[in-house]
Amino acid sequence: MLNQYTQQTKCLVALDSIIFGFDGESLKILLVKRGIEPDKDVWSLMGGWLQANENLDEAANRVLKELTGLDDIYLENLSVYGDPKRDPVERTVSVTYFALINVADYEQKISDSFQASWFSLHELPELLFDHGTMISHAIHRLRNKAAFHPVGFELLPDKFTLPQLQTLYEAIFDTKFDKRNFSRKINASGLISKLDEKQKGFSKKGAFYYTLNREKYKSADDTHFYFIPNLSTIV
Amino acid sequence: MLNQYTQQTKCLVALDSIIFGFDGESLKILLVKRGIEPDKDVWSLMGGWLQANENLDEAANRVLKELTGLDDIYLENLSVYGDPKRDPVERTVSVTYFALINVADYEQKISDSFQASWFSLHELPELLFDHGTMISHAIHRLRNKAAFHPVGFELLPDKFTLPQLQTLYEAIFDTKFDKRNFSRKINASGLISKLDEKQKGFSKKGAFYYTLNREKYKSADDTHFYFIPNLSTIV
DNA sequence: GCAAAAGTGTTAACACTACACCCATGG
DNA sequence: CCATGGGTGTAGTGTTAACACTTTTGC
Repeated sequence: MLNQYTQQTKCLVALDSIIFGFDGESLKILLVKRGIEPDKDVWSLMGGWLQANENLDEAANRVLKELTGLDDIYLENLSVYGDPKRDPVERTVSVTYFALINVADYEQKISDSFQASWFSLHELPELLFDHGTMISHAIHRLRNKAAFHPVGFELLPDKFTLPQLQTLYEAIFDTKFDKRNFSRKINASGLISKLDEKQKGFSKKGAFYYTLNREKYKSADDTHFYFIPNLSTIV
Repeated sequence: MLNQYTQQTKCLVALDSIIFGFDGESLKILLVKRGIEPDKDVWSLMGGWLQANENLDEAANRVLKELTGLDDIYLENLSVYGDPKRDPVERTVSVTYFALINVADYEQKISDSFQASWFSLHELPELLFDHGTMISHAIHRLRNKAAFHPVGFELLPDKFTLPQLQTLYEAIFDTKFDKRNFSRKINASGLISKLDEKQKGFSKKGAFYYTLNREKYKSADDTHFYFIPNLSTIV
């Protein structure tokens, strides 16, 4: 009987994305000032509403495109939040996604068009609704993901140096690594190739650039690549 | 402006639980025959609708209680499915949970009251909507979870033998372990205590019963317990 | 020439794998 | 007494973690 359906309460469905970026030094999250009441001008995640004809992934991608101009980026379903009081206006179920981008590539685009700003993970402002919880979960998931899958490269430019890569992993896991062990491990994975070009202007000696082996990377989800700094930080 | 809210489409929100059980031999999933059209009598996950005053966890627990009589069991949010066509009657977003129970403890209750039945993972019937996909994801998640957290014990009775525990882990990961290595690893975790009582009636020699160290177990989420049979099966 | 960052090897501890025999008991 | 499943130890191998000095070059 269709009564089974029509008697039920319905909810709004929101998509909220936790957008991680790396600027070469620390890991950041992109937030926007909410444009509507209540809680206008409170910092919040990039979000929007699910529309009638789209699935969740499509909706998350569309919202991200609308709000940031970013397209074709790493976006992965994270979780769902459905406390009846989480949005005071009306019952809303929020589906979260996490996204990984390279800050440098997109900085202009974002700043020009929207009231958005990057926040270091250690200096987050007061956040809308349960967005703080969402971010905590996303950080946890990012660590978990980065420990087993080579997603870190999504956050870097096409050409990067080993010290940059190490700094990124140190930011993700909020720890320090031994550079000898780090480079040995990364090289052993076969995921990166050394170019014969050196980075200029940062250090005196200059670090060699590396680039990602795309083929190896594509299949890396199914191979044994893993990078576990310390299990206790991720499980 | 509240227009921002009221213009949006709303969805039904369903909860569907993938209930894993272990009968001492193999890993099973509890399914029910759908009671309403369309697709009446097709096997499906235990499911129900989100109600106005409850959050997702509460709803999942309530639905499980209503359909199986099971209470206070391991239940964890898994994922969310929102394809616009996934339910042909009306747009429904489904939030999935996975549950772990000991088959023996509850078998009677379930069979008596509901048209439910256990299916081995290798012999699943045709399933409603996208429930097959949900189950695949759940198996993956169970493996991932079991590799790092001692959740396996949720599936066993309070007293269990090492061979039972090993059989369970072999079922979860669909592989075989060396019993010497297995027992060494489990014992090293400090999670279980040997009783001086032996299992009767199954083997001639009889295997010692063990019991879970509850204190250690509670804190195990934050300690280094992990049990990785083979990374490729879980990542 | 010196300051600053890049790059590179070795060792010791630990963890994992593989492997085979004796034990206890019910029938 | 024998068949069945329960229980135990060791050696070899591979992986990880800890550790310090030399190289390059811009200033």
